[in-house]
Amino acid sequence: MDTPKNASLRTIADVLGLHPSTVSRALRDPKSGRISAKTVERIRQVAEDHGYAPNAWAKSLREKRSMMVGLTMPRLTDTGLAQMFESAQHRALQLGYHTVLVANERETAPDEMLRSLLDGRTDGLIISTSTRDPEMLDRLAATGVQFVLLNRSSGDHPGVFSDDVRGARIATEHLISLGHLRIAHLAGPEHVSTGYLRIEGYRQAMDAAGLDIRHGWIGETNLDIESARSAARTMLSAEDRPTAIFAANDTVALAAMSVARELGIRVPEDLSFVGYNDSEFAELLPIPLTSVHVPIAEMGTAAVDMLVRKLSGEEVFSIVLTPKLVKRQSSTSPGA
Amino acid sequence: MDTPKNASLRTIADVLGLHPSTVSRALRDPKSGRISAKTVERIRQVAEDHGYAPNAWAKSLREKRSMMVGLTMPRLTDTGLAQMFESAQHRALQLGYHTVLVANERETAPDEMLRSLLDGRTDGLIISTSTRDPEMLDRLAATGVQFVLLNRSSGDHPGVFSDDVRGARIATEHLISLGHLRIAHLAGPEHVSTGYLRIEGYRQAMDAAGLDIRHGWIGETNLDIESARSAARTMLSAEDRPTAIFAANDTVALAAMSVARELGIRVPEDLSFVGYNDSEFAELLPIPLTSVHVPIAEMGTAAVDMLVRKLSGEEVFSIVLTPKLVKRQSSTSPGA
DNA sequence: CTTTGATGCACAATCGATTTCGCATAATCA
DNA sequence: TGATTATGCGAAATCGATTGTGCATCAAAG
Repeated sequence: MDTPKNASLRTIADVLGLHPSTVSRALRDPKSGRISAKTVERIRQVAEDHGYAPNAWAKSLREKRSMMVGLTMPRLTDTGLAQMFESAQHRALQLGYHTVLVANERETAPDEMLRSLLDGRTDGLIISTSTRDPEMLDRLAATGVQFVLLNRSSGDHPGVFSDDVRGARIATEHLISLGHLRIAHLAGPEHVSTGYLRIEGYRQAMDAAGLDIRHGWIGETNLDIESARSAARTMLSAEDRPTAIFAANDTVALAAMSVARELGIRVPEDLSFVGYNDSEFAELLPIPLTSVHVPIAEMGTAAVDMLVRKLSGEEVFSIVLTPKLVKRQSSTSPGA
Repeated sequence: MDTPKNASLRTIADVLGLHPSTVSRALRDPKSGRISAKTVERIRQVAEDHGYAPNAWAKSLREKRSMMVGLTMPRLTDTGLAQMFESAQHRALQLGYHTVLVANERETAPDEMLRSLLDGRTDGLIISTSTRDPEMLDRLAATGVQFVLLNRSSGDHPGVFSDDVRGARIATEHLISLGHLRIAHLAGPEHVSTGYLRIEGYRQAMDAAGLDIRHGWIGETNLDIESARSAARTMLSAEDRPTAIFAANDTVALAAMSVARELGIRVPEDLSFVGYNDSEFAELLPIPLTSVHVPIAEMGTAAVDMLVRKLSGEEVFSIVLTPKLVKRQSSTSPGA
């Protein structure tokens, strides 16, 4: 039974009475002519027998690059974010990079996630979490850490985003065009770009239509089920409850719909819904959910490409992708 | 502007006219008494000024361990698996380990995922993907690679699982106890333990009740939406269509429900459903989904603990957790 | 028959951090 | 005062892979 764990250049060199450097060259650049064909073949043979694989740490140390990228994400239980990671990870693998992922900001503060990735093990970072302290990114950039942002913008650090203002605007405009006058928004956290930018888009659309945004019509959630249900309950229990809700993502929409059902509010007859992300499950629901489609997979891929370009010294510029509304049955005219 | 990238032990040593080894000792073991208190303080100061952080690669090379674990998962778009990863990752971070994740077996073959993690960079693996070639795990073990399995069993390699046979049995028994006689199963891939073990549990329950399993009542899916819808369509279009379906997971159940709706089959009046995993969304659905609850977070945590114990040389034994049925409105008596 | 030039490989240094030895100087005791 | 023991730090080796330089040997050219 071989024990590949042990095979090093020296192991092989000793077996053949050669020098490690010779073995290295033979394996790395077989047809350079520097090593005779016979020797190359002998080395290749022994290497294979011993299940030789170069030690990644030594290689990283020597070459000053590890072919690993770090990724932070707020959570993975959101299908959209999971897809984003999957596509990023797949692209990275194609390019020879491994991904170190830190996720779940419920349990670990975003700044803590970042810090944990700063042990210099990775060549660069893809940051998809928000931070309470925007200057942290400036400091990071100043100290030479290579990173690109994903899905959430901050300052003018380069990254890949979708146009959240626009997405929120077309979602809201859709509800307006259906004849709704009382439209509320279940928003994400206000300190996160995906949160405040969608609020901004919602506001723009409402203002442009001359519609009132009453107190309590912007409910803040943490984009999880519990906070979404809580915010929805408050919003739907009020006197002047809305006839339509634009939710910051599909999970929030689903959670709010469940609250509506409990309160005896019919969807979509009494209450229309528009979600965000166009999750896989949106079209499977008994009342298929109208949602804003975002090219999630493209974003993950593009972020990796951008980071790799940046690592090679290229100057990179932010990419902003355009969201698109997908109409389904959860949104109709009020009272229909 | 500091450039932490550059600070090494030698940098600091040179500044102070000391030897790198002295600096190392001072920072690593300040109060050993080997270095004078004054010197320690001077070193600490300079280290901080330069933003010194030990080079992780060098450390790994020297200590022959990287404090990184590798993880393979079939996909993350399944909320249950995402939760499993999140809990594992969080536990790993607590113990000082980073996680290198490779996911998405749609794009990358499981064996390929594994291979990509075998560059010796990680101290051990948590394997949650299946493999077409069970002997691969034997070979892995033989070559000294440390790993534990998660969620999917294979041979008698240690791991953390839930009792899939039992879970499938109680799900099926539930439907039987409601009076269903024609019960079908939308299964996962047959070469995967979660696939065939649940089929086994389904069979056991049906046999014990003396119920017939007709041809076409075990539909194979890849646990994704597309294949689930396709299998459901076949199953529900047949003459002797079932009055109840036990699905291999909640997403499959949801997909099948959408097909039922399209075919004009009412849920639960004409068709009862039981899912698996008790996903977050199960209770939010307009017709809340009966599902088999699995302690997913515990599994992720336990797998990390097990791997770490194994890395420290301890002998470890498989853990099998018990699933539990959560009854909701998607399952009722036939014709009710 | 000597010189030039390939050809084929060995040597040694490097990437940083760690650790085992061991050597100074100063303090303590006989 | 000479021997002993702390005390404080330097030297060097090690973990593997890589790469610039240098030294042989043998063949071709003059």
